[in-house]
Amino acid sequence: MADESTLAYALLGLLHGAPQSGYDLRKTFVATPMALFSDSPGAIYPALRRLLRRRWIAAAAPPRGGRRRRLFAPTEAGRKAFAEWLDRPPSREDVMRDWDVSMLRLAFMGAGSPEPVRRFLEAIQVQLRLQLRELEAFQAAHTPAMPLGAQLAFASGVEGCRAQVRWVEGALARMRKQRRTR
Amino acid sequence: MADESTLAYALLGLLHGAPQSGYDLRKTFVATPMALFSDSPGAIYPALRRLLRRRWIAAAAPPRGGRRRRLFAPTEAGRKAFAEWLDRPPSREDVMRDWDVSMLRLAFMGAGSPEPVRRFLEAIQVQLRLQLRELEAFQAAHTPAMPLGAQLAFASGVEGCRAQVRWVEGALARMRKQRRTR
DNA sequence: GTGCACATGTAATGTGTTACATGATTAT
DNA sequence: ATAATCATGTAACACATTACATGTGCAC
Repeated sequence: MADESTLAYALLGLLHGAPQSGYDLRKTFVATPMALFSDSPGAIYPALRRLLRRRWIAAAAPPRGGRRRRLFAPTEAGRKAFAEWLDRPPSREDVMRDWDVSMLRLAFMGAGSPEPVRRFLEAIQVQLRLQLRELEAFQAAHTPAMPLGAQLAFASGVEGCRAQVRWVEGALARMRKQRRTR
Repeated sequence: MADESTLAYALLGLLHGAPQSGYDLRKTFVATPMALFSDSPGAIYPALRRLLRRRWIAAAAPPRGGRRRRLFAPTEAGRKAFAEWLDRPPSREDVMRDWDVSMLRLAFMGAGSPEPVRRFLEAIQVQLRLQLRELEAFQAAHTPAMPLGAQLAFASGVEGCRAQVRWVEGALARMRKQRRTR
């Protein structure tokens, strides 16, 4: 079975909190400055329909009175699929190209126990360090000959990767500290 | 006239260096660790066809002997369109959602005079500072109540933005220094 | 002369974007 | 009553991904 889109997983994850309508979900995307998704109804409603077809979500009881609203809630199969999505070990590609998707997954992990979060962070750390090494090697070998703009642009990538490494180290340190004081 | 895709502009920019074939361009994407684009022929060849249809590129003289290769070079209209693409002031959206596209533009700017680069960096700096303020405000207001994973994920965004601010400050400082010593 | 890398393409598919359409409910 | 907002949806379109198809030149 083919994979669902990131948007669909994001919707599925948001529905874990409380039954919501497509309009509610759109508002969430607007209000959140993560800005990973747009609030286009032409994306959200079809994605909800796909989730319905897979039986990962189901219509919840519509509220009496007020406007017509279609509320959705995840099914058991939906909860399972979402948990499996969260549980996937982050690949090199995930960390390199889809950083914000990984951060989305991390954000959804918070509710449960801290162990999966720690494992996820450690896996990310491994990939980040490999990536940083490669970037630095490429930078040393090739950028000196490049024009200024290209040098700066590449440096931005390297600095970004370094910031991610620092962040993950801080995150892991914070988890260790929390564990000790608990 | 609708905008071309980022991939098409990237191809157009690469062709400014030397006439190349679709295969050459693909190889460039594989070799470069910027990894913004994939090397799928199903993306590159159609993009080249679109550029041809717009007369932004034209077939260059094929090399005598050897394999069949279709070389392309930018036309005058293509060079103009590319220069205009580079010249667009980076919007808030560009900086927030399409950082790597902005870095791609910056990389292509290197060849000319340093003035456009400086203007570009200063515009980015403005947007980044606004963005960082908003992120920090949101973080202070909303993250304390969030679960651990979400806190960490949001912190990653904030740290990333801070790293970009530091990078742009460093880049501008470097340009000022270069100007003084010149 | 057979296999392999080179080089160009096409087709099916899925998805997001933009823009438009349609009704219901609340506010004035 | 009328306008504005809420809420859901659809249609056209462009683009990327994946997989497949095709032929050429070179190496052995």
